Amino acid sequence: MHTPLYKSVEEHIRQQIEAGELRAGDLLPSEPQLAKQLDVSQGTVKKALDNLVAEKLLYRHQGKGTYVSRIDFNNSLFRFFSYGDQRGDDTRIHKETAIRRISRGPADICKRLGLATGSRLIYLERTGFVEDGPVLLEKSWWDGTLLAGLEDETVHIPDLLYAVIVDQFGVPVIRAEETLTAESADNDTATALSIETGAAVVVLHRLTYTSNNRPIEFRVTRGRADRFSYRSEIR
Amino acid sequence: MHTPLYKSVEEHIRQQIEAGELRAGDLLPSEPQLAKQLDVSQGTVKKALDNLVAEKLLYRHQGKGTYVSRIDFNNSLFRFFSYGDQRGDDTRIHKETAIRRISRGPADICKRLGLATGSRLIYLERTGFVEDGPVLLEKSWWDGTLLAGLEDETVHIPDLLYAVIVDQFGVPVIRAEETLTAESADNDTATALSIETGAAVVVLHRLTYTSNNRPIEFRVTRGRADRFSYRSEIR
DNA sequence: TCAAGTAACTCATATACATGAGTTAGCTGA
DNA sequence: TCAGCTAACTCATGTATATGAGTTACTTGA
Repeated sequence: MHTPLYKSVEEHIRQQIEAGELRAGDLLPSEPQLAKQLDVSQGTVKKALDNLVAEKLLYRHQGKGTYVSRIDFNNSLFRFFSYGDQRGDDTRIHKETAIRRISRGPADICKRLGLATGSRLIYLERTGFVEDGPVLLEKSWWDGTLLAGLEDETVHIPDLLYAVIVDQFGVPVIRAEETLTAESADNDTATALSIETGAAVVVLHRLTYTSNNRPIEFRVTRGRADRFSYRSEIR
Repeated sequence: MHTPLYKSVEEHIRQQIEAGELRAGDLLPSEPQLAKQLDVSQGTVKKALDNLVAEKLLYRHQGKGTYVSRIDFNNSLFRFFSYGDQRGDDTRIHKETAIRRISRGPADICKRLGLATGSRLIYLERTGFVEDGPVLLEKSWWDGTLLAGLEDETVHIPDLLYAVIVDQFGVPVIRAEETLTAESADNDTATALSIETGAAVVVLHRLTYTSNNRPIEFRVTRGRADRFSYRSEIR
């Protein structure tokens, strides 16, 4: 048994999701059904599903079934943006869209998105607020071909933009890569976040992918360092 | 079956580790032996061990057995400290100890360590270098009662300090909590890291625990932001 | 002496089965 | 009508058993 059976089962399901045959929220066949389809035992199916659930690609409800996860941006490195206390409680960040327009993409952005320089992009700039003031400045560039119409002023943009992408544009959001750094605020950033020019800001780069490993968004978020803390445990 | 059997098995092993009956590197009894001891089936033992392995509390070698993990500081939020390229390759950071002395602890430090203000602490200050210059400034305060002698100049301090704590002082290092933020460099920090005063630095707070949930170290590490990047994937 | 083989041990994979617990749809009867 | 039961389905837990693959120590024989 060179590669274990359960790995093949994992791969089979992973591919169905990657290819879009299974979409976020979909119900998978039951364990016995899958076992029959793939001609393996239920135990093997269970082990494969266990692994995918551990990966958060799937989730289960006893008595109901196994579902494909929606991508969970609560896992963002920014999930521990906090204000006042240092706890990672669900701080509600309200976002307002400041700029929304078509942009002939700058070379570096297009390159990250795997597009030719000068491709049609949609540029969004949004500011994030907690009760007492601005804490986030978010600049994002979207693939204009895939999301034609997103620049339309009548399309409502909610706090969680990805819901629109998936539900209204039918573009599945599969995964994202993030990189976190810090830098000193330039003038524009400082003004937007009402801090001193040169004050420390936390910078998050995010590249978001749809099916087939295709990037759809590059985003740079800058946040007030004095409102940010990321917690983790080592064992 | 109110609480599942395998949970009890997990808890049993977890407690043995917490209590120090099982120590880092120790070999656990084999699955059949554990099954017999605890009067459950081997499958149940396996499931419990699977979970603890997934938690990285244990690790396994097929053909050899199951062992208790050493705490892995490669999981530190600082694991992606990089220089030159942006990849998280194993950048070797060499550390030099600049200051080492007994300190009557400041109130805030003692509080974090759960000690009375003014308790006897050991203070260490170390600088981290990669080939071409300083990138890290690390200040740490240790419980002076538990680690008496650590201030002794003849005790060699290697790059990974925790090895000394465990091997020479016999104090097990169980886990650590980390918090990441950013701030502007003050004069001392800037000098130590050869950057401009006011430049952005990444700040890591770490609280390290031994058995029985007792803190033994509080550490503040400041790093050059232009050398730092933390990567993560969302799915 | 020492290379090769083997026995006995580890965990890993895979199956089959029984039972329990959570969910849902539909029936049944006052 | 509709409250309550039941049947049929989900996944969860637990056991038993067989076989494979990696490791180690010991025996065996040239």
